Amino acid sequence: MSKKPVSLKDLAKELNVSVSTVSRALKNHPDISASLCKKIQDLAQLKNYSPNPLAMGLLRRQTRTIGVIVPDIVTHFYSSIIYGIEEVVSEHGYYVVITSSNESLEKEKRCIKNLLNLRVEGIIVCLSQETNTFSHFDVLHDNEIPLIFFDRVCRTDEFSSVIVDNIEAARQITKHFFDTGSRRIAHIAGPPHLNITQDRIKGYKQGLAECGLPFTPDLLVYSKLDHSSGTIATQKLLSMKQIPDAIFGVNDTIAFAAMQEVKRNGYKIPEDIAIVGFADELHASYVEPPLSSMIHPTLAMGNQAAKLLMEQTKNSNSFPMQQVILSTELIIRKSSSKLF
Amino acid sequence: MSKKPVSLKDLAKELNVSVSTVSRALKNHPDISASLCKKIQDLAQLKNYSPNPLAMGLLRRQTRTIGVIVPDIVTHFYSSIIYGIEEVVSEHGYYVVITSSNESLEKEKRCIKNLLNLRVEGIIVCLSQETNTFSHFDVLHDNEIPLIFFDRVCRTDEFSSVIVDNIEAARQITKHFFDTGSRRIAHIAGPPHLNITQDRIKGYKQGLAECGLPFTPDLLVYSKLDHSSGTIATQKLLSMKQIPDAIFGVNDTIAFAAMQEVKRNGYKIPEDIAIVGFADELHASYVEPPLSSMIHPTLAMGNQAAKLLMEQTKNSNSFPMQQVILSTELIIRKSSSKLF
DNA sequence: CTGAAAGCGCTAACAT
DNA sequence: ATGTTAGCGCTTTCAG
Repeated sequence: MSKKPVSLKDLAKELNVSVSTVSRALKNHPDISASLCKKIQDLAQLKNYSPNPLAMGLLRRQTRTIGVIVPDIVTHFYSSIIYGIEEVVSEHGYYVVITSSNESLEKEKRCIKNLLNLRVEGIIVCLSQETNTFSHFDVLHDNEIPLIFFDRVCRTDEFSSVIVDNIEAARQITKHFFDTGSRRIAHIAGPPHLNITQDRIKGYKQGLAECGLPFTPDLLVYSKLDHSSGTIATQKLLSMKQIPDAIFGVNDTIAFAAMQEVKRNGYKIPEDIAIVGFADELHASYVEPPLSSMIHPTLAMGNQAAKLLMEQTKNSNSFPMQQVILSTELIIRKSSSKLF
Repeated sequence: MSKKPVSLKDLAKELNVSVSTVSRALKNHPDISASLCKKIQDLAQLKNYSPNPLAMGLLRRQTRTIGVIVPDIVTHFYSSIIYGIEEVVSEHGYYVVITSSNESLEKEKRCIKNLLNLRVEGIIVCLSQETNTFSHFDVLHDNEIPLIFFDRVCRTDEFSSVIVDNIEAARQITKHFFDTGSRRIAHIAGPPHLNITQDRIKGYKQGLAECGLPFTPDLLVYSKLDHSSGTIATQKLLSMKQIPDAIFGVNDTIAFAAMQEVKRNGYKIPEDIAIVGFADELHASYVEPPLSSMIHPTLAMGNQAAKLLMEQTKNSNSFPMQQVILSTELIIRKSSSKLF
C-alpha cells in the first residue's frame, strides 16, 4: 500500500480555507482573489498535488481509459499498431489498457467483459483468428460504448473500422508474380471466416483472371496463422505432383514459414519458387533472400483507429460510423525477383 | 459518453431495499436472509451489475492497476516481457498500463509522472538507453510505491530487480568463439552507463582472459542500441587494418545489423567472421545464416518482475527487496559454427 | 435481519 | 470573495 497522496482537503486544512476554495483556486476561478490563488497554487505545487483520477472519474463518470484487444501482443505487427494507438490517445490524455485474446474466442469474450468492468470509455479490437460469431459485441452497443475494429473486422455496418484494401493488395501481388514469370501461383490463406482471408482470396482470384490464368483450387490452401501451421500448409503445396512456382502468404509469419520450408526442400527462392508476404514485419529485410512484402501501414492503422475512437468518445450522441481503408504498397525484394 | 451502468442504488430501488442490504447480499453476508440474498443476486446478474472500480478504488485507495515503462513497445524483446508481466498480473485481477520511454530520459520521467497521477499501485521499469541519472525514481520511494527494474537496472540496493547473469553469459559467448577457432574476438557494446553494457564487457574480458587472449581495446566498440548505430559500429570494426574474426553483439538488433554489414562487405559468416547475438529475438533463426544467440528468458523475466511487484503491493509494510538473476542459454546456430 | 449515515476526493450549485 | 452542501458508487460502522 502506497502513501496517501495529498488531497484538496490536505491543502485546505493547511491554509485554513475550504476545500472548494482550493478547488477553485487551482483552476484560476475569477471569484478567488489573485493572492490567495497564487498561495494555494504554490502550496499545491510544493506538495505535488495531482487530482485523484478516481474521484474525478466517479464524478464525471469517465475513466480516460480505453481498452485494446489484440490477438497477440508479441507480434511486431500488433505491437506497432498498439504504438500507433498509444501515440494518438496519449495526446488526448487517455490511457491504454492492452489485453490479448491469444487468438482465442473465449479469451476475447473475457477481455471484453474485463474491460467493461474496468469502465473503459471505448475499445479497439482486432478479431481473434477463432472468432466466427460476433454477438459478444452486442454489449458494447447496449452500453453505448464506442468500438473500433481494425484489420480483422466484422459487423462493419454497425461499428467503425480501419482496414487495408486487401482485395487490391492481393490482386497486385498476383499480378506481380505473373509479370515476373510465375504461372502456378499459390496462395496460403488464413481461416475462412476472416475478412482478411476472404478479401485476399478475392483479390488473388481477380489477379489470376486479369492475367488470364485459371483458378486452380489445389493452389489455394487454408492455414491457421501461426508459424507451424504455415509450415504444414507449405508442405502440402510442395507435395503436389506439380508444385507451384510462386507462393503468396497471407501474412509474413506464413511467408517466413514458407521460405524455411521451401529452402529445406532444396528449392531456390525466387528461381524455383517466388515468395511474397503480407505486413512487412520488421525482419522481412533481414531474412535470406530478403522477403518481398506488402507494406501494411501499421502505425497509420493504429493512429486512425485511435482517432476514430477519440472522436466517438467525444460526440457520443451521434455515432459517426466510418470505414477507413488504408492503402498498401508492394515492396519488391529478392524473394520474388525472378526476372531481374 | 456511454450509458450509465447499473449501480447498487438502481438494484436497491427496484427491490425496495436499502443500498447497504444489496451490498451485503452480493457478498453473501450472513446477516441477510437467504431468500433476499438470492433475489438480489439474481437481479444483479440479470442487470449485469458489476461494481464500479472507481468507487471501490476511491474507497480502498487502490486502483488495481500497475504501470510498465519500456524503452520501446515494438521490439519483440519488450513485447514478450510485457506479455510475461500481463500473464501474472491479470491472475491477480490487476490491469497493466504500458508506457514507452522511446529510449529517452525525458520521456521516462514523464512516464513516471503520468503513472503516478494515474495512481498505479506499482511500476515495472526497464531503463531507457539514455538514462544515466537516477534521481527521478526518488518519488517512488517517497510515495512508497513499489518499483521493480528489469534488464537495464539501477539502484539495485534500494529497488528489486530481475536481470540475467550478463557476466556469465558474455563469458560463455567469448569462450564459444575461442573454442570454435576465433582469435580476434570483437564486442559491440551498448552505452557505457548501462549495467548490461558493463556486465557484458566484464564477462567478455573474463572470457578472453580464461582463453589466454589479450584484451584489445580496438576490438571493443561502444554503440547505441538501434540498427543503424549497429551498422556504424560494424563498419568501424571492418575498417581496421586487421579485422576481427568474431563479433559478439550486445543484443540481436546489433547482431542483425552486424550480419548485414559483414555480408555487404563480402565477408562470409561464419567462415570469415562468426557472429553471436544476445536476446534471441524471434527472428534469429530466420536470418541467413541463422544467428547464434544467447537466449534471454523474456517470458520468465516478465513473470518474475510481475511476481515481485505483486508481492510488494500486498506486503507493503516490509519491502522485501530482492534481486532475481535468471540464467541464459547459448543457442548455437550456423552464424558461429566455424569448425562444425 | 435491515436501514441510515459517514466518508473516500472532487466539483458545482447554492448560500452567505 | 469564500464556505456549505449534495452527490458520484461503494463499504462499513452504528442503530434499530
